[in-house]
Amino acid sequence: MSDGKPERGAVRNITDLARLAGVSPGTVSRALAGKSLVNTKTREKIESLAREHGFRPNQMASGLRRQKTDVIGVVIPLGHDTRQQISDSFFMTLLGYLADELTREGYDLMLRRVVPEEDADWLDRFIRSGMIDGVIVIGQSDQFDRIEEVADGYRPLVVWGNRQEGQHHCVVGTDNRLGGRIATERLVAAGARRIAFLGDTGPMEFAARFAGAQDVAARMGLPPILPLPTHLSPDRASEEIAQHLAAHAGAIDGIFAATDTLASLCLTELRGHGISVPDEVRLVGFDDLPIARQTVPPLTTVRQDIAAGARGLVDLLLRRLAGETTESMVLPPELVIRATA
Amino acid sequence: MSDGKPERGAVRNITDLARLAGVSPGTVSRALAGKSLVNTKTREKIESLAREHGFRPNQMASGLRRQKTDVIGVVIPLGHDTRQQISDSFFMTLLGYLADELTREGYDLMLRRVVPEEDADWLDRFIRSGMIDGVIVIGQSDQFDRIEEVADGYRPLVVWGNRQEGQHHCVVGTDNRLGGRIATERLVAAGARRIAFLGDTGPMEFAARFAGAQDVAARMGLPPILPLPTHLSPDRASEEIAQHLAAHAGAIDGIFAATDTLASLCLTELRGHGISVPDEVRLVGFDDLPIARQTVPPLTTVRQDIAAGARGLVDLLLRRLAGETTESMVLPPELVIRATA
DNA sequence: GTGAAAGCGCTAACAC
DNA sequence: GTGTTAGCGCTTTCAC
Repeated sequence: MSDGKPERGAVRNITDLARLAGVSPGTVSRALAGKSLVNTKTREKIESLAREHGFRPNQMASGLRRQKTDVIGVVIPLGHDTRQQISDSFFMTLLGYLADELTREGYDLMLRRVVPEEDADWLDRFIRSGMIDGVIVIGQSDQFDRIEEVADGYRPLVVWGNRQEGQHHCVVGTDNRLGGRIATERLVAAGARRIAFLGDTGPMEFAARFAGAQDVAARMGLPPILPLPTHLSPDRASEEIAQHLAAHAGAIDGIFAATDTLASLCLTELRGHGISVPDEVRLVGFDDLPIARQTVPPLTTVRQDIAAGARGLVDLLLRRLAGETTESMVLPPELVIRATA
Repeated sequence: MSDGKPERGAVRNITDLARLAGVSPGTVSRALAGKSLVNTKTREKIESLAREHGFRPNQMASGLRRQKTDVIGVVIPLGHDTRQQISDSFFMTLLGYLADELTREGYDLMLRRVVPEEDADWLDRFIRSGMIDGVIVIGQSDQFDRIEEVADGYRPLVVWGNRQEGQHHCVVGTDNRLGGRIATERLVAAGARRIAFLGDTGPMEFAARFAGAQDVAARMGLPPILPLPTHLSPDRASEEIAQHLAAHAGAIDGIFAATDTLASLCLTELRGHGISVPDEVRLVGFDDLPIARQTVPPLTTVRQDIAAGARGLVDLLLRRLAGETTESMVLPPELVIRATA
């Protein structure tokens, strides 16, 4: 090391640095943490030494001592449709915004994807791992009850999903039932009367959208909404949509798709079957993902404000972390009229 | 606590549990870690006690002691197009697969999105945080040199990106230059001669795709490839594409788009300008994202095997973690012919 | 303003 | 097979 380059890596901990600076470990800790009183010259010396050696305090040790990790866990339960649901566009977009928001607030993000069927204890395990200060669950999937169980005993938990009457856990999400109504009203306004709901009605969010559609059908005296269940993975969904279309050709003149992804696939299949949109069949999606603008014709859909959702999740979580009790946050859906209905 | 429910949370650490079980902390540690010799009855007793109290060893403490966290850092540098590039479909899909692979191998995933312009020290800071055993960088962005600097001194680092002659860091990625050739050859085969490259040529991967296109143009004696730079965010890109189209209408008969996302936007704009695809202009994308099948007409593109990429990244990282020296991994691109060229 | 010392919760080497 | 003990690297009283 005679070339004058700093010998990086030689400083393994705060004690090494303290020795170099000729002070005690405690002082180094104080200086690097940026708080408490430390003599300006001492601080500068320690900081320059740290920079020179590329030293940074070990966050695990710090976390252990402070009982705070500055890491937030984000978990995606893969309940209904096990594989690769994590690549679902909506959740991934939400995740992107969450990463932005958490970073801004000085937190790191620990991502975990779990299959509840294989690991019943997924939430508790994560919470008690000692690695995270709080948890954000993306999507209730079919795990509503398990989340409820845990929520009473663990404060810093916020969930993206659907709000249920009287639930205990703090949730952020769109008013799915209202969204379902809005979508269906639009279909009716565009001339549809025999309306189908495309998608699995199992997950809470989807069930609520379906219920909203049923509300409108009942109120307007339309025939009951026809459920056309599908999986979420594009491959299987396309096939299932084709089958539904073959089975119900001519019997429906409006489709409310549970997501834009499904709506887009549906549009492709409709074209394949020579069914014109919106003349013969009207179509409304849900989410307003970027793809909704690019379908042919562009997709009429119900917009969820993902950025606002992410902000809400992080904001509520931080407040709960600070000891506040928080209400759930319900975001208003917004109809975006394009060309399919 | 008279109702017989286990008093959860009362057991805060391994010592508490040891007291309850009438053994020493060391034995509890051994029993819960599942290794070393522990009497079967003792082990069962400890395990049932742990279950009853919902106790789980603190991973931070364990990590500190073992000098191993079982967490892999995944970092997405946002270099070229700062905001929201994290929601780029390709990266997010890769991230999903990475989460799957890492989970399978027993690792947790710590996600960090960084803006190198704001934080020159992003990689070093992450590595030295003490929170992760290794790092996967998703996308070299414009940070090739910084990654190179760090790579020599830090083994467990693997990068998704483009391979350069003689580079030091271990990279997994598609042969982008070859992909560019394949795409361009297809355009030519479909009748194009005046070819444009749509997208920023700054990022390494894109530069290589562009270079591949230039290879073919040179070899075949075509006019030079016309670069049509864009941003990656859909809003700005659409606008820029429209401007390019207006400026070069009639002067180009083939477009190689840097990504499927850009190709899809381009298709929309082409339609808007009344330019027929593939008759007047041929179009080839890159990635083979799900959207490529759903454009109208369906997109001819160059497929990257994202799942294989994720597997490669994790595999190489684990081997480097085990002390092996590994070569980079170059994946073959594959032409997927649909209807735009 | 700084040093000394205790300890966060865990694991592993060493006894027995 | 189990107990004891010494830290992992850091923060934070409590002295001075």
